[in-house]
Amino acid sequence: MGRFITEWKKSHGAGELRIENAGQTAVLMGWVDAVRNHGGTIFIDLRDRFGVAQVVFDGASLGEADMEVAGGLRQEYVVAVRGTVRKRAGKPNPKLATGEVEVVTTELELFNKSLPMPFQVADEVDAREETRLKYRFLDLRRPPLRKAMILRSEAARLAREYFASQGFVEFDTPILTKSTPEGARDYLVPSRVNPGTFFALPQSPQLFKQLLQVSGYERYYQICRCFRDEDLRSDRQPEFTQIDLEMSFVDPDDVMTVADGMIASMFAGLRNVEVPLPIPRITYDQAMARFGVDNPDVRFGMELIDLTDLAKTSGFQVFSSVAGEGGVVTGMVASGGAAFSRKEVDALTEFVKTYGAGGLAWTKRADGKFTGPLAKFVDEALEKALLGDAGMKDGDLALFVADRDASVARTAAGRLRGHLGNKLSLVNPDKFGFIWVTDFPMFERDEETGKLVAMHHPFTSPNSEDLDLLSTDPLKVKTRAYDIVINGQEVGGGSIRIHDRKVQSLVFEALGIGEEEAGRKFGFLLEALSYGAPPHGGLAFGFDRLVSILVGTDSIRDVIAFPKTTRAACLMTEAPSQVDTEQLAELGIGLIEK
RNA sequence: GGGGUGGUAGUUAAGCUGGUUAUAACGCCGGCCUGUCACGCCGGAGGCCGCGGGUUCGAGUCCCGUCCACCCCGCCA
Repeated sequence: MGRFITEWKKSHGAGELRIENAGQTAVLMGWVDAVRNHGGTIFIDLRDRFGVAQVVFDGASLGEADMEVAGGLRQEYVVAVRGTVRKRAGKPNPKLATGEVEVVTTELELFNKSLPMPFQVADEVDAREETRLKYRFLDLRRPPLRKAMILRSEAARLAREYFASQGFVEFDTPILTKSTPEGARDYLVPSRVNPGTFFALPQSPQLFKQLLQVSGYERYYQICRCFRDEDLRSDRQPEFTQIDLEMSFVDPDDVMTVADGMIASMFAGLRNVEVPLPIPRITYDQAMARFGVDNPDVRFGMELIDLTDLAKTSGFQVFSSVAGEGGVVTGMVASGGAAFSRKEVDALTEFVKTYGAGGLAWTKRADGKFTGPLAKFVDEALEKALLGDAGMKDGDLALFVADRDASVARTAAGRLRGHLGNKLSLVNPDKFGFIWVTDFPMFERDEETGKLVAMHHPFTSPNSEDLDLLSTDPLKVKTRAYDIVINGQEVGGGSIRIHDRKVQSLVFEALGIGEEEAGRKFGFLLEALSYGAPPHGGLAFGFDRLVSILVGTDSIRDVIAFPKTTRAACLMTEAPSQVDTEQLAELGIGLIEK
């Protein structure tokens, strides 16, 4: 006993044994995946990182004492076995990659026992996510998570190889940095040495990567952690990983081309999918008109139909009033949607209402006739639009949203399009839809304050032909910004930055940020721009989202080893937690009751 | 901040309109079994029905509050 590890090293991955290994002596180490005890003969499935293999214990090969130990094995005990690989004495198991062979044991060691498991280590989860997160270290034993983690590691490796091949320099930028009140809420870290002051964890290395361009490195990249203290979703974590890059002397096409190459390398290497390059590009305005959203799922059609002009003369009051007041009427023809029950259509109405739409106007086409609430308002022009341009046929359903606020109408219709794409199974799950969305507006109006705010960030370069609009009609200003969208998910975004101190001042002016305030918040960047800043721009990929698309899962929690809940807590470590009053006192921090 | 869904043995679920002792499967414990592979068979243990109030003769079930998880809106430059 005790010769395992010191003398007999692990010789094979359990999941890697094949018929070619028959006759070899093997030392396997791993976890007991299943026990099948037949009294005289005991089988276990031994699992390690590579998969499972059947191990046999019987009195003919194994001593009496070891047989006793074998009989006591339970799920998730950690064992080492030494024995001979052989063609199975019984029937092969076609369900297993190792199904033709088994290991007949001559030595056995029990390294460790396990308490009964909170849930089974199996492909299919039947445990609630709450339980899985509490025992994340056990959940990570499950093959789907193991595969996701290994794929994630491979994706990072491919990214590093790609950027190295393109002449990029990898940097580490600070985790303890300066709070920037623009944008998302910061996670704050108190400074003990400087009482009353705080670091912030970075929302992104944005300013640092721009400074590295001023420093002359020309091509920077980093795979880095970013932090945002905002409310969470299935595709948002308080800390997340970004593939961040920045380049000098480039225009948008240069950055998108480099990004295209990285995406192509990952999809080829990890999914064996050839991405046709270049990835198509559409402008923000086109995306909003055709899809209603700036992150369109281009795996299916069903593009939006704008009825605003027709609606002006419509007998339908809602349409004509909205169209007359500068609003938008838009919608789509859902092929086969006439089969929806009244209840289903009502649910669609509720769906668009969550996006602020007042309701849903709809009509079905059956037996050459229109039915439904909108039917009696289908005049000649609308009929032509539906049957002609939109190609509506018997069995189809046309749905429209009208709103005085164009973005509400478009967003509601766009989200409905995505919802119906899934409901009507228009999306082939094995297909990927790649698209760039470019020329985003520089500003949008904040609903609450009525002030202009930067849509991307205030360092985004306006299109050169729009510079004059900065002072005259800022909402019309478009930027040299671009987002990459895969399967309707924004997986990356970036822009060419402002490298001209004067242009930067114009932007701050439009945002209502005075020189004094700008200096206080971004002084070091503005100063840097004054010392020979090259034209530059870059991009950041949401690495977790990208990996979740490559893995084929809906939740980024499935590709993060130790994720947090939607209340930004870790159920395993029970972070965040209270701290001692001494610790707070040392930092000069007192708590107030809320 | 707002809306929705869920929380019942270790785990996943069932428990209809309130009514005897709260079911089942897997897991766990004991026994049998030399070819199974989610082994099988026999027997057994295991429950503050998330938590706190209320209504009622009686609450897992109805009402109010609260906590936790998930999904969505707002938010996330």
